[in-house]
Amino acid sequence: MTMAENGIQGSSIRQIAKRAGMMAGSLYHHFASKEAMIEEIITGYWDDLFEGYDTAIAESHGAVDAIERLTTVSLEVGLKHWAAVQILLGDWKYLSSVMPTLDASSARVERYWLDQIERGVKEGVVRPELDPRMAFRVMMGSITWVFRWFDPEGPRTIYDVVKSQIDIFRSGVIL
Amino acid sequence: MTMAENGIQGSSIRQIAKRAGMMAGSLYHHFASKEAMIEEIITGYWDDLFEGYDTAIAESHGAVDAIERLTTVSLEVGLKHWAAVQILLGDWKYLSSVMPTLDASSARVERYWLDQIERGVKEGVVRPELDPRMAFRVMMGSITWVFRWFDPEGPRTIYDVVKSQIDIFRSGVIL
DNA sequence: GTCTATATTGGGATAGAC
DNA sequence: GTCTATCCCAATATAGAC
Repeated sequence: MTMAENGIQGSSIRQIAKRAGMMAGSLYHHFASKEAMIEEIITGYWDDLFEGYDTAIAESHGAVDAIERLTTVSLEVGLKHWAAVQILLGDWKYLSSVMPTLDASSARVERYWLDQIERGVKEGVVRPELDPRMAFRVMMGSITWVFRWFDPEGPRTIYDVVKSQIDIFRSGVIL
Repeated sequence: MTMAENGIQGSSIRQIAKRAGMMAGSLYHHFASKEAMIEEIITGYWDDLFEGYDTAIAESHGAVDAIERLTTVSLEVGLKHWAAVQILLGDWKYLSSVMPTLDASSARVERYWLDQIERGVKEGVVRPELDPRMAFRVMMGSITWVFRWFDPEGPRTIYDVVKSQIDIFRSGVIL
């Protein structure tokens, strides 16, 4: 995907068509506009993510397990929809100006996480003195960051990454 | 800065000039090109950041204090160079294709952090079983993420944010 | 369903008057 | 040091042949 590598505004219809093995004009037989292409990519990602989150919560045993599963699903689905994530991270501001649904989607993500963090406080397995939103933001920040440094072709799998992250979320970095 | 809000490719010379209160042609009296404007913004940020990092390390008492200071400086300098950070986060891929120095700068950032993490292991204040790069990435991810959600006009200061983050880095989220 | 050709708009950048 | 005017090029999108 050239949009994942060069950004939305850095990818011309001609480039996109070339990658798809056709001329620019032909693309418009499949999509009404450049925006329509993006919308398909992005909504495919959200759909998979929320489905994965639902399953994660449903199958979880306790809040700690749920948080582990949310972490895993975030990375699994992000890996599967690599182009979507790259576009979302690079072009968030542009996208939110043309896709007003974006804010609702990110609020929905936050809701899943806050629910489990608060569940964890009730179960006595999450530190109750933490600001739940700050805890969410620290975890989500490090998850999102993965998509900047992780090499899908590299030797490490996302499950290695999940393991390290969860370990740090559990015990913190510093003694 | 329109480039901070709309991205580099989403900002035309005409828009930029309008914000600066002049016509497009006049901008070229001050800058040789659009790229030259960006370069000035970005290098100003790195210069301040590395100067802050040097002072942080020099004045630190122990590795934990050093890591706290690196966190603080990252947010302070990012707040001061808000536009630069927004551009770096949104247009990293584009920038690294036109500014080959970028990779060296981010490698240099990592070096500062790894040095303090390893120092912490030697001092017995950082968990020795952690992969230092993973620890760095978790912390850097959550720091970077701040620039996506933090509202500089809001009631919270970055020092509140630093406090929460350090607390989580110290003890982890989960009991 | 893909092509070529083209309409139209806006981009970065320059020249030269003031 | 800022303006207007303009060059040149690339962008999205459309029309119509095949």
